[in-house]
Amino acid sequence: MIVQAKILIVEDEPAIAELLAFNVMQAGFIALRAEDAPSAWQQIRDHAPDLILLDWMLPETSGVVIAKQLRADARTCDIPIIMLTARGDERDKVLGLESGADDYITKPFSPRELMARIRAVLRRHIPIMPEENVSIGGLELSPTTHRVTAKGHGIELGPTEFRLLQFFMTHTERVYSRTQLLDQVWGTQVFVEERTVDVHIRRLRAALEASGLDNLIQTVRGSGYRFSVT
Amino acid sequence: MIVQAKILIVEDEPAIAELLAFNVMQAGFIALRAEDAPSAWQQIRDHAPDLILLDWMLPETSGVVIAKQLRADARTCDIPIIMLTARGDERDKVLGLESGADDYITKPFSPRELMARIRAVLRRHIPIMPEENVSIGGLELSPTTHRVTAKGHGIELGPTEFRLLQFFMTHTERVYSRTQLLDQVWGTQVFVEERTVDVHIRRLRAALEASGLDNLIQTVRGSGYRFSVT
DNA sequence: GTCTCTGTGTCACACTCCTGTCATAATTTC
DNA sequence: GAAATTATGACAGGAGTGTGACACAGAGAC
Repeated sequence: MIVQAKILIVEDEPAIAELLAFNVMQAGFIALRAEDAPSAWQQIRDHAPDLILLDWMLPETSGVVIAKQLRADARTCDIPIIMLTARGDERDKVLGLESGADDYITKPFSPRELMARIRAVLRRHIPIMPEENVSIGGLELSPTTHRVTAKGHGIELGPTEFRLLQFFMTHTERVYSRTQLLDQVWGTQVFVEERTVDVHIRRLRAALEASGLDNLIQTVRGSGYRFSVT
Repeated sequence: MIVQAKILIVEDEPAIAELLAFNVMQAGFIALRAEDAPSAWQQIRDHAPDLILLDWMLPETSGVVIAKQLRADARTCDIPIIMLTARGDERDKVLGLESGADDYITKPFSPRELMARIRAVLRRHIPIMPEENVSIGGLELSPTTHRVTAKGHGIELGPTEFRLLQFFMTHTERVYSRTQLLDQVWGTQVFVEERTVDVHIRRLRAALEASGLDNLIQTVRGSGYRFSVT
C-alpha cells in the first residue's frame, strides 16, 4: 500500500493548478506541480509520482504528446495518467485514451468527482505487476501457477529466469539495457554486476532452446536485449 | 552518461573520508571532500557535485540538517544524496529518507555495495529524454526498439551507423561538416580522425543501397554531408 | 547437527563483430 | 594536366557478448 501517493499536476494555468493542488492535498496526497513539459519531466525524474494529472492544452508540448512519451519509456510507462480537458468532446476522449491516459475528466469538474477518479485509478494500479497469464509467440506463462510452456511442452525455469521471461513477454519489441533489466527484474535496491544479466539471458535461452524459441530473445549490440516475435 | 561524475564526500573522520575518496576515485569518479557543513557548502558552490555522500553524524550541523537545507534550495534540491550512518536503525533510515536522502548505507559498508548504490542513484537521476520514432523518405527509425526499416524491409546497422542515421533523420536538409558530425554523433570528448566520418557514411550508404535509398545521404564537396529527401 | 541440492552471482576465457586508420583509387576543381 | 577532395577496400585492435566453471548461500532431508 502506498503510504502517501504522490500526484503530479501538470497544468499551466496557476489558478487551476492551485485548485487541483489544494484538493489533492486535502485528500491526503502529496501534490507536485509542473507548468510545462520540461518541468514535468524534471518532477517525474526526481520524485517518481504515483499518478499524473495532465492538462490537455499546454504551451509548447501538448498533454497528448507528453502522455505518449510517458508510455514510451520503460521507467514511466506504468504511471497512471488522468487527462484534464476543457471540452467534453467525444473525439477528444478517444484521442486521450488512445494516447495512453487511464481516465479522463472535463473541466469544470467537481472536486468530489476528481478525487473519486484519482482513487479509482490508484486502486486499479496497486497491483503493479498484473498477475495475468501471458501468451505470445508460442510461449505461455502463468504467474499464478508459476508454469511456462513452450509450444505446449512445459519447461523448467528458475525464479529469476521466470521473472525475466515474464518481463520480456509483457514488454515486447522494445530494447532494454542491462541496467534497465536489473531495475525492472531484480529491483532497484539490488546490487549485482551488469554482466550477470548476460548469464541469465543465456540460461533463459538455454531453457527455450529445446523448443527452438530461443531466438525470441535478441541481442542488440551496444544497447541490450529485446524480446521480439517477428 | 556522465563522463566523470563529481562526488562530494562530507565526512569528519579523516580515515573514513580517505577510504571513501579512494573507492570513489578507484571507480572512475572525481572525489571532492568536506569535513563540515561550511566547507561542504563551499564545495557545492564551487564544483556543483553530481552526488553527495553525507555522513549522518557531523560536528556542529548534522547530516540531516544539511540534507534538508540542500533540498530547500532550488539550486541544490536536485543533487542526489546518499546518507552514511553508523547504526542500522530503522528509525534512522526513515528519518534519513524523509530528510531528502535518495539512499542510505550503514557503516561498515563494503566498497562494492557503496559503489553499486552510487551507480544506482546516479542512474536514476539521468534525465529522462523521450525519443520519438522518426519516419522520412521511406526510412523508419525507432529508437526504442532499435530498429530501422527502409521501404518496409528491415536493415541491419551497427551502433555508430544507427546513431548517425538517427542524427541525419532528425536534422535533414542541412549540411554538416565532419567536425560537426563527430561532435553530434560521436560526442565532443572523443578524439577520432575526421576521415573516419567518410568511412561510416560509406557503411551507412552500403546498408541503404539494397533499398535504393543511399542517395538520401549527399556529399557536399568541401563542406560535409547532407541528408535530403528532395 | 551434517549433507545434498538448487539457484544465483561472479569470473575467466573464447569469440564475434564493430571501429578507427591507412593506403590507394576515383572523382571533382582549377 | 595537377591539386584537392572524397570513395573504397583492407586490416589490426578492441570493445562487447557468449559460454563454461566455480563458490557460496539457503532450503530441505535425514
